[in-house]
Amino acid sequence: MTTIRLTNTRTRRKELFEPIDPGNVRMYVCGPTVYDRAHLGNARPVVVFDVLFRLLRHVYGADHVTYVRNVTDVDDKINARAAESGRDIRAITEETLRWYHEDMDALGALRPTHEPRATEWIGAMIAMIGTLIDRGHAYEAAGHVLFRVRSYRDYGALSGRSVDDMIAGARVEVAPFKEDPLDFVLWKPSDPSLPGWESPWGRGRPGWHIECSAMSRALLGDSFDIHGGGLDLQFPHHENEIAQSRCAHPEGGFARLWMHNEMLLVDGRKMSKSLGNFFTVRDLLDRGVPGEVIRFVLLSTHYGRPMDWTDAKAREAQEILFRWHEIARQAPEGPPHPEMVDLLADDLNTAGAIALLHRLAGEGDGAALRGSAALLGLLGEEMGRWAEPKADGDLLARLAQTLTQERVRARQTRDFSTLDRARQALTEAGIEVRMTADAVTLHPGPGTDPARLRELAAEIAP
RNA sequence: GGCGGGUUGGCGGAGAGGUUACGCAGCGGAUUGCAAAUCCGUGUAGACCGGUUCGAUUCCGGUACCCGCCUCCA
Repeated sequence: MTTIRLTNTRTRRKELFEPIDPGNVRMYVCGPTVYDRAHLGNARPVVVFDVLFRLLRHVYGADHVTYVRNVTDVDDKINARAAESGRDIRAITEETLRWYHEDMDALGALRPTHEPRATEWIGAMIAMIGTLIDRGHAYEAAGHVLFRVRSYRDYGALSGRSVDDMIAGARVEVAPFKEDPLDFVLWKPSDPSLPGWESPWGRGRPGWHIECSAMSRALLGDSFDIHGGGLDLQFPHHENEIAQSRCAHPEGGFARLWMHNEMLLVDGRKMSKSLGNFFTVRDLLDRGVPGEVIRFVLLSTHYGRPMDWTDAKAREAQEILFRWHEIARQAPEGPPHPEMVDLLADDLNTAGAIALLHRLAGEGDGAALRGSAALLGLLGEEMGRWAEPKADGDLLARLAQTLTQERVRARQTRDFSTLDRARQALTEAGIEVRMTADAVTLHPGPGTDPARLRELAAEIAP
């Protein structure tokens, strides 16, 4: 059995991964709030944890891994979007979730086992909030229910902060009804214009953090193996989840291993609308950057390091993938190379894994290349459609033959002008012209222009 | 202010206390009518200052600079 080692954010150490139940390895990853298109930063955890999902399935068996990723479809950003657009909330969340699926599918991410929507688990949240009140960890004030942070001794353990430190540097707006500035909302009242559910505390809606505690418990139990998300969620979101879950169900351990991916930068800076470097996954796809290329770039840096997106990286990735597809296409998919599994099992060393793919490609081992790349979600048939030759094979064969003959003639007459003109034109149409000792062969590149090629064929080899 | 992370060759980017990462680009060569492609060869890089060690880019401490979180955020 492969030994998997993963960095646990809580201990900041690489730890041996031992599932609670190898027959059902359980992972929870924080998913999207569905109010707008996913930006590139949203894509990083999706792709990173997709690789982990693939690895776990490979090691423990596809039927022995449960992956839950929530959909936050009740949130004040959504309400704001509805208010400003006049659209129905449900219409917004449905549409945004559909977009999310389209975009993440394009990146080759497998769908999680479960994608619970917050609005379908309000009952579980109300029940958990009730338990927290009963146990003295939460209180009702001014129509709100708040979590009493001071009641949980280990609050801050995940992110390495103490409650007193946080108070000292707190920039939180302190609502007058809070017992303590750090207390956070579990439930808040909704006026008639806002979505709301009946509860023991009146008509209202849940705070942001409680959904993850309630849904992870419902689908994975009081104790499960891995909880993941972006590093920015470490505090306060994950800290609050831990506090809620541990206090409501102290008999459980909640998540054993915490994993956080580092942030994504664009051209060395945080992606933001004001810097003008903000874009969505869909923007890139529409610009013609294949999803597979985006995925490759995201995996070329270890998940624990900041990842800088640049167009230069995308171009380089596209050329590499194109070459790999040429090799992989001619081979059946083999099993992954053992080193590939070991590399990923070592805290998801995706950069090292890509280096191995370079080696396999260099050796011309198409079967191992395909099988190994599959663990990274690369070189799949669907994913690689963009790299399929766009040129008509018969047409190319005819052109190649004509050029071969022309070359024989040119060598005799020492007049290469016709041949060179044809080569020039083909190169401009995105065809690579290779002249070996006795033949001319043509290889369509990623930028092949099929229409232009047909014109040239009519001219050169009618 | 509090907490955390980073600094590797022209660029990107890994692992490992002592032996080539790898990719891209560059350079030299083979090949070619010329190119392209391919093949071969080629780079002692590790912010700075100390310490531990026979030996550190790799461990420890400090300095500088950069970044993130602490507020919605993946």
